[in-house]
Amino acid sequence: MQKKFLQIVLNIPLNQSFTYYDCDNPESKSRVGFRADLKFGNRRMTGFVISESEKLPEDCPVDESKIRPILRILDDEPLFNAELLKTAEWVSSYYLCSLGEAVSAMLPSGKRESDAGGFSFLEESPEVKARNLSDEQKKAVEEILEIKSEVVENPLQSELSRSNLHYLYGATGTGKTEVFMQVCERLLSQGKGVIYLVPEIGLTRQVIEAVVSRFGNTAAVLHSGLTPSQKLSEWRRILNKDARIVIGARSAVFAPVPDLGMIIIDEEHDGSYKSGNAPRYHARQVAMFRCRRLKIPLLMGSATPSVEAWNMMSEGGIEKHLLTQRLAGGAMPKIKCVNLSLLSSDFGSISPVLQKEIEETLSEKRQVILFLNRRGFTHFFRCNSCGFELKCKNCSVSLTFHKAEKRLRCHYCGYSVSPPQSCPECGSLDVGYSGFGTEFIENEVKAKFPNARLVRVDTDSLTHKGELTEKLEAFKKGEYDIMLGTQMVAKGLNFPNLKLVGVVLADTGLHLPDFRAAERTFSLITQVAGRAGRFFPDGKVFVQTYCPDSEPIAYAVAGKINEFYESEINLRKMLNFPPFARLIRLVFRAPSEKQAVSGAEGAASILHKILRAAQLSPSKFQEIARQTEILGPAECPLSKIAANYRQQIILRGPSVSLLQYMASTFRDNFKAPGEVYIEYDVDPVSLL
DNA sequence: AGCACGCCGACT
DNA sequence: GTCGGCGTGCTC
Repeated sequence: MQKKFLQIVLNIPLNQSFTYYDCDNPESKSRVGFRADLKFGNRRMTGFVISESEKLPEDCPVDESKIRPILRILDDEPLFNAELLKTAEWVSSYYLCSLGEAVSAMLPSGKRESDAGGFSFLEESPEVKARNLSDEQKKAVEEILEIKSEVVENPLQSELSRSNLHYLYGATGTGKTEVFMQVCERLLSQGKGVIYLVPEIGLTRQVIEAVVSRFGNTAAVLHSGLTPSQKLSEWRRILNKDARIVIGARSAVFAPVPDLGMIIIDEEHDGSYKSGNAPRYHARQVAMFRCRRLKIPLLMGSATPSVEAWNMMSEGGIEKHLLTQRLAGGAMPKIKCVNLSLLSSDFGSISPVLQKEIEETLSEKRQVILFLNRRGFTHFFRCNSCGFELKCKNCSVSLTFHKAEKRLRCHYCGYSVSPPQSCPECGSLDVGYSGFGTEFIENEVKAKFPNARLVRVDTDSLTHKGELTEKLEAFKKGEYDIMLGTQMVAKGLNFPNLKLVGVVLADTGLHLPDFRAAERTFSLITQVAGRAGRFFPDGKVFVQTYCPDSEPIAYAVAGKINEFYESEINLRKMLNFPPFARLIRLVFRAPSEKQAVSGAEGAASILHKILRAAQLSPSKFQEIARQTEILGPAECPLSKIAANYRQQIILRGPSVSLLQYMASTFRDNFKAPGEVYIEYDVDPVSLL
């Protein structure tokens, strides 16, 4: 029986591997790609085997006597292959995390397979409908696939000229999904597999059912509702080539699809493709890496591309495929802007003109969606004498009043207090609430339209799993007249009887101290607007705002898409923000403000030393180092979250690799004092 | 990241 | 005399 040494990485922030041995391997199978149960120090952990050898490796830093055995191998078959390991190595170096953290983020965590989550209940063969594509849809399919074969057959040419990046750009209702589906079918018939990414919120029952009814058991769905064991069994189906089309949210970009032919990213602009915790990867960036290595195309699509993608399209780095025809006929719905600053405030939050429109729509037995973007837009406590606002004692955000429980609650940490009768600051009794959340509007809507059947859809009103789907389904069937909700009603849902969409306040988020605020506002209004009248040419959209002249709102309302991007790109260029500069954000959080500040200041001085050295050294970095800056330290816009004070430093420069070099040498040479925790965010999507 | 070890203040 | 604070250091 041969004893084997295994190099194992772990889900800890230490970028090194650990050596263990295995002497329980009768057939002497390779263990690379397997997970192992083991003792690390005195805790039990799962390790990932990245290589193995007969003898103790020369460079092993410890004596053989200290090498411990693994407790057992967890898998019957390897869970990751060389390609996935390469991807993990890339994630670890690009996003500044350990290899173990990267591998751990990629793999399902389930120990035993369980097939309950799969689609074994759907045994019918996939429905095969004749689907007629419009000419431009056909053209898009052909162009995307044609270039694909060029890449495979003529790698030289692909290196020299053709990009492997494609963008399907077209307004809502122009049939992007059908193009994606056809592309999938064609690749499937060539024996290739496909990864199809959708935003988490878009992974609704309808989308899943559409894919499953089309591809049957050749589809694997990875969504947040699956248990770890169910994810593991979907992962196995993918590895075994039982499933060839993988549809899922962000982490599905790592799916180990053999003979992968393409990655598709639907709603490319969506912020949920960026991970919010370490490793803070962006699925689009990971997809680009995988596609480049495998020499396969990456296909993205949206009605409102990210500014980065738009810029690459206009510079030719991404091939654009345009869809212009609304398939159900008719033009984009008319968008009407309601300038709230010209109206008195005694009408509440629904202006008379919108109210009249709702009444009309209801009398026609048609449906209404009222959309509310909640952030910074809630029902908060305010003193009318001194302007004092009640904020969370743990987080720096205003508390939101929840009528049902009669308490003020923090949106970030859940802290709650009962509302004071007088101002805690000046004692004035003239206190009240301003702003309005969904709950508040719900009452207003009930009062104004007592006979309408109203359904509210937001995270607070959803109590059990599947309730969102139930409510949307009920609305679709016509069991409700008005749907009132946040983000989740804004995306990818088709309601045949919908006529009117009201954006209650478009300004929300517009004034956030984040350079993407305009982009998000524009995208949101445009996306919401695209929903109305998708099937009916008489759809209407009302956008209420205090800032009708601000660029994102004015351009979105006027449907001036090109103009918006042009102006936004100019602005980014002037302010030196992405895509014209790259960013890494370092957040220092600590339970005391002093610690956070001193941690960030200490870090800044070391970072300045590193940058100075790069600027002086005669390396290829010298020139770009001179264009690189260290912004801050400064308080984060959300200066306190969950009882932690937050300071940030932003590294900005033309080359992300210099920024990564700075951040990683900093990390190697700086021990954060005491309770200071440092977050590293490469290509941050939000700076709040 | 955890978790131990380890060396100095206020409590039975 | 002990309980316990969190600084430092290690984990194959």
